[in-house]
Amino acid sequence: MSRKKPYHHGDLKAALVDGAVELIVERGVRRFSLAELSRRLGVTVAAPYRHFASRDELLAAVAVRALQAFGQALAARSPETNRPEERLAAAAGAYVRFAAEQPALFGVVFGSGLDRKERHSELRDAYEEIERMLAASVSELCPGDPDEAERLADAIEATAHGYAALLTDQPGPLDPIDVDRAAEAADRAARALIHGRASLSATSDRST
Amino acid sequence: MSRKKPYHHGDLKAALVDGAVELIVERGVRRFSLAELSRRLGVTVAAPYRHFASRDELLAAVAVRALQAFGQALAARSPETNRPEERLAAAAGAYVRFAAEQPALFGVVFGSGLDRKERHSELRDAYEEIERMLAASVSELCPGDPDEAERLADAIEATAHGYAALLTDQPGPLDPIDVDRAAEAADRAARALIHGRASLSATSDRST
DNA sequence: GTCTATATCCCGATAGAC
DNA sequence: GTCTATCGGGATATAGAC
Repeated sequence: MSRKKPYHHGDLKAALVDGAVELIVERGVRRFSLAELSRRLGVTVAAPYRHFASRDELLAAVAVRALQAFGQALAARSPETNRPEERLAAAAGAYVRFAAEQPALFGVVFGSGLDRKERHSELRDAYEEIERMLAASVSELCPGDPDEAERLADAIEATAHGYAALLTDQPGPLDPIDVDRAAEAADRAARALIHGRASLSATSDRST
Repeated sequence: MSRKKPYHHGDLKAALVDGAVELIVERGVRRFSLAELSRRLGVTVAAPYRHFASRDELLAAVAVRALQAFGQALAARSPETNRPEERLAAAAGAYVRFAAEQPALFGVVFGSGLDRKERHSELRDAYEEIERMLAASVSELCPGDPDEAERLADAIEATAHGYAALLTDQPGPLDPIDVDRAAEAADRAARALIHGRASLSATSDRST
């Protein structure tokens, strides 16, 4: 149990995911390398391939963990009010805030070009759990109209994601003031979508 | 002008940008390599460095071109109506449509981790021209309130970007049906933001 | 079954010759 | 301006030690 070589027995797989998170937080997804990670863990470059078929498979595992943290962050900022508008606005703000505070993790889930459809069904599942949070509040707002509810949920999700992506894609230190402004803007935009949700239906024409 | 070696004289720089666009369309930004591009152009891997300081500098040049195409696509789909709501909704739809139809170019501008702040001021300029299109229509909607106009423009931009990013980040063939739905959804979301724009102001409280 | 050692191939980038 | 040569690094596959 206590030889010189750290992982000749135990949980290299878990250590790889942990180490990958650290390394990605330090350098970003783009500059993450399996070789460097192996070096840090004191194993050879081939060792990770006993646990993950490829670099992307390891990144997918990291993305699942990131999505769990994401879901927890959203839940933690969810107000206890029974007014669905408040919960949705808070969720939009929290979405942006997570992206800004954990840009590396956010980047693993999105900007890293992973399949989150074909393989990696865990990823899909983790994301759908986040969407379920929106769905619950949204259906309270549109009691008799599940179609409108879905459109509204999608619109809020897209808007929050848009603010988050535009904020994150600008490199550099991410001024905290910008973060607050973007989170607040996403909060308000969600409210605007809710109040203007009648326009989400297909009734509007564009010819006149 | 007509020797064996294609670019031993003339416009390697332009050929690099052209070839990069092709290669990126084929493989995506992530899998784009200078070495492969050099091979295709019949030059050695060192030649591009006479014209671009690094791979990223070349990508920035491609991004400028992509942004120009983006701006043209938005302008081409802008209706001639004098109703700003129609123009803004159309712009949001066109934003998503461009991202879906040219995901590689869209990816160069956004998901490729380029500085579009510090260096690359051309990039920033090209993007700001796109934002000016929104600004014009938006200020018609909020005549006396430039702050609200800016918030509305940002919200529409973020929403369109969010739909586009969520659509694009899913790999695979991009079902045309999804594209139409997403473009339509972005169009409607822009209208909803316009109609609900009163909520974009800071007057709303979140404590009650 | 898990890891080491090694080897192959690709890529980005640089130095110096023509 | 371009080529040759070369360095350093990374992703992966295979063979074999424990």
